[in-house]
Amino acid sequence: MRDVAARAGVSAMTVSRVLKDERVSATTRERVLAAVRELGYRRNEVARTLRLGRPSGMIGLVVTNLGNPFYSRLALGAESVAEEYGLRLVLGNTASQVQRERELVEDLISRRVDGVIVVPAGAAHPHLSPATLGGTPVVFASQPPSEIEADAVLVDDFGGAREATAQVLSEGHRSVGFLGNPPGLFTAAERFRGYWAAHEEAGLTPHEEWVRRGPHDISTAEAAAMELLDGEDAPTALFCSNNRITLGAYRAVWRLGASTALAGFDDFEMADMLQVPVTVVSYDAEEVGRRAARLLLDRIEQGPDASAGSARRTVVPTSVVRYGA
Amino acid sequence: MRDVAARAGVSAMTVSRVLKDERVSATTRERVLAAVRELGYRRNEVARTLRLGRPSGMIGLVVTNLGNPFYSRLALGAESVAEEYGLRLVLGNTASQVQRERELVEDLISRRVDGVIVVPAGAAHPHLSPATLGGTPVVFASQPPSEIEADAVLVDDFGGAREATAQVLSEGHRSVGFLGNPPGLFTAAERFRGYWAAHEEAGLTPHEEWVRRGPHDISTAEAAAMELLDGEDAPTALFCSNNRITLGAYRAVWRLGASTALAGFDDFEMADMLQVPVTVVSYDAEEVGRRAARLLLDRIEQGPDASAGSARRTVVPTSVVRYGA
DNA sequence: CTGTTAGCGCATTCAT
DNA sequence: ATGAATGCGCTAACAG
Repeated sequence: MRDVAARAGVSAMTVSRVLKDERVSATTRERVLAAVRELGYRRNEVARTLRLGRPSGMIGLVVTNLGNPFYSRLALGAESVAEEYGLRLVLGNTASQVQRERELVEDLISRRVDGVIVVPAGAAHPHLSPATLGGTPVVFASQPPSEIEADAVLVDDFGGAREATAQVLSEGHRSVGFLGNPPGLFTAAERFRGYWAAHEEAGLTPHEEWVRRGPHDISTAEAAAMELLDGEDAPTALFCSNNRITLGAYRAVWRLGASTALAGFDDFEMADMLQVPVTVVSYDAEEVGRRAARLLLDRIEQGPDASAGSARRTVVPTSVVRYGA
Repeated sequence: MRDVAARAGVSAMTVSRVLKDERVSATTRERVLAAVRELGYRRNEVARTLRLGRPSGMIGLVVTNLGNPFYSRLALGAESVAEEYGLRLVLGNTASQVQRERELVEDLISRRVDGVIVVPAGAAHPHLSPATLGGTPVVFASQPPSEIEADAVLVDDFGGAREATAQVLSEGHRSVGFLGNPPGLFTAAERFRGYWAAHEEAGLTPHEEWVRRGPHDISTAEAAAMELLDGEDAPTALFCSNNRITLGAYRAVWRLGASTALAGFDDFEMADMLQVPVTVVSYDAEEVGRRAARLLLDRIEQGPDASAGSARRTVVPTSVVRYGA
């Protein structure tokens, strides 16, 4: 900036003013801008941030697995909102390791991000308490905060699972199995609860032997489905707790040439072109990101007295789509 | 830091040293760390960056569409390498708008990122020339730089397309259509070139009427495929320039109940469970991100005299996989 | 081993 | 309308 000032024959202060669009005489402004151009000068945002004592104009996004389309769409949604406000997104991938999450958040705070959106990796997150964060607002996405007060954007896991299961039951199926993640995760537990509730509402009780709560990816789901569908007393339909599981289940159905109906959380491409009827719980992953970003921006604008309104929670709706014969 | 120093009864300098793990007497260190803990103090990385005169320890990643799994995987790969080096990733989505790309890069430079990885949105990018970037290294991913010298990580678009097409031809198909993006993009042009080369090497020439270079998403590809496959003289196979196109083509095949063989760039889930033989060009999108990050880190470590070695270019290999009957 | 001085690049405040 | 002094939080360089 000194160089620019020297070249334009003014003080650094004037350059600063020009760059901030403050009142400066037209001729001076021209000279300064010319010097800026000639020198290829760009204001140092780091110094500016320090001087202004403001946060850095970046928001942190910490997810468990960017490779999962759900989270990359969430990121896209958050980015689009951040972009509207001229904020940059700093990305962190935890690979579901709480330790990584702790370090990442720590680092983001040190970098003075304006706020953080987190898809928590574990059930406990003392490192995300307002105290530890020292005033930096945080919004939870997908999984709710436990033991601490913070805003959150969730998906209607329970309602979606219940509705999809009810749909399958309404088509006459009386033996609907469950394939899904271990219940440690909030979403997994909620989806199982929805599956169960739909049964209860229909006056039924799922058979425990049709429930598999171990699978967590395509291949383990496929194996579990093979086991479930191979026996004598196989269920005629399966509810799957997410799209990885549904895909695994379909692999088994396909290999066995079975006609098992499938229902599952998360929509996926080609769901309408399979050999068996498929019912999916669809929702807008980008919307989760957008809402999280909006909640966060709202807190940011409230300023340091952010604890003003107590924790808000919003639930992104789901819709059930029935594909196939 | 002053507060911590006061509380520990030392100078700020000593606190700084403790936090940097420099030689400090054990007892003093303990007192300082205690004060840090009690006050919940965290070093201000913004001030630190400014003082050290170093870049910010962040690398920028600018992509055209984060919603596309290819780019989110690329991001994941880049993040994993950055993470090893303790660098953060700042994300920008251009939605393929050159204007956005320009602004984003500008902003990232102002924030003093260590370097930038860009998937360019357009054919021209004067805003990415070393001059404009003022010493910040840049690496191109997916599309090569035009008119400027810079490192790049590409995919073997030509080779993959040629090999997949050759595979289809070797199975006896003599009328292989082409469905794909407009040739404005480097990748699209290269893939078409591969399709063409495979024909030439087999002593054949593709019929122009079987070539559709307009489609750019699933539905336009589906429409084009419907048109192509509906006529009398329909091709018996189609080469599709990416997975969106392949999916659209399969939709048409499925609706028509046709038995057209498909080949396409990009692997996709369920490709092995379709009703027609499918040949895909598979490659590791994460690897593109990893290599881009490594090239970038290499330049960063070289320091300001980064123009030392001239532009390097690396090509991620592809492999052809044949699914189905 | 620890403290003092000075300055990274910028903008607020007060002068002119 | 412009400039000079001052300090944001931190650390290199130099004392002691």
